[in-house]
Amino acid sequence: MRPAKVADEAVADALVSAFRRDGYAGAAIRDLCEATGLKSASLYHRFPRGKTDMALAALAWAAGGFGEAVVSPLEAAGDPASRLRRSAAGLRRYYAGGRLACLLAVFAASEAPEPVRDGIAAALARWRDALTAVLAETGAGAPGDEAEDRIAAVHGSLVLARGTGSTAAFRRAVSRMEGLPP
Amino acid sequence: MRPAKVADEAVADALVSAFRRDGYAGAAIRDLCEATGLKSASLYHRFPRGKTDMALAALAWAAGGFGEAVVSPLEAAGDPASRLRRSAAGLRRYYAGGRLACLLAVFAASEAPEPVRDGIAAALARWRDALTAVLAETGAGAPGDEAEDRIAAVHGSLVLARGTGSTAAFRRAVSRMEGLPP
DNA sequence: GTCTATAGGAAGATAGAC
DNA sequence: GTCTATCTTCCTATAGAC
Repeated sequence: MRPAKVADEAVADALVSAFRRDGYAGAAIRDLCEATGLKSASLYHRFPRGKTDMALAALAWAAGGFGEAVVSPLEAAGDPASRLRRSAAGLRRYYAGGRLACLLAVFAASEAPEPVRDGIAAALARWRDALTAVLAETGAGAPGDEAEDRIAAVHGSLVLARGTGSTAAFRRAVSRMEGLPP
Repeated sequence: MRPAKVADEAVADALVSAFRRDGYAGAAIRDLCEATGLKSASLYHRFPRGKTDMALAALAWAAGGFGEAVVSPLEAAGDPASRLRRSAAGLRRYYAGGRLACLLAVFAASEAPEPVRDGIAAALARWRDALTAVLAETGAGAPGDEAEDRIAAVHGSLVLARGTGSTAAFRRAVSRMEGLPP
């Protein structure tokens, strides 16, 4: 096998950046070529089913990084408070303090093909389930609802950040994310 | 002036639906023609600067409907509790109980041209300011933050609804929206 | 595995008749 | 104000050499 000019991880990173900035339909193959440093024929060699495959690869890579930064700390050993704290730190890091949009939300917002939409639901479910389990350990009532509400607060704050330019709401949402339920 | 085949309001409504479903880049002129019932030359007659103008018209129409349903009740006379209640009712109606995505969020998520993005910030600011004023009347501390957080909760719940298909989080976010601050 | 070159079609936008 | 017809550009995807 001939060595790849660009490592798979670097390609995936570049695809995530491009799709996050322009959306699925807004990102043209030409843009993905510029982002990855590969010509279109090379991209199609790696992703034979075309743009949908490129979006799926980006989604998988983004979900993997998110899982490592945010979900894994929730699933790790330790007391609930410190697991929430480590997960919140992962959130700040992953979204660069609110300056980065969520690829899931961008794809969910519109126009992504069916297989991509399926991946979104799975990634959200994994986060919600892990957070629900931690909140249940704290003895919170309706931990599933509380988990969904905290996740919604984070996503909503990212919408505001993109709409208004201010990341203050994101910082508050993450702070609330690491607190124990009342 | 020759009578229009399709009323301006009907055209605006159709544009909102199409853009909300497919996003800015995902909605082709062809799709907008099917949605409005007009041929492309007729659309360009009404919107001489092309697709960007069509998106701006959709945004203005959506913001107008949102202002009437959600923001005006906040700015009306009456005690804070009933203004919040009427605004929350407008939210449920406007987003069809969480089943409809927010055009602002769809455009904000990605790929909308600069003039459209400016309109988004203005619409969000109007909502936030009106909500802040009502919350300040209730004597809440940091009413501006509280307003932003409530708005973020609604938008986040709409992201979840689109990603997971469940509108439960939206219903909770709106219920919290109409409550007085603690 | 990556490239140049290009097919084939859909995209945004316009001309000019009615 | 709306239409048919069309222009040009851009897009996704592929063929085939290296």
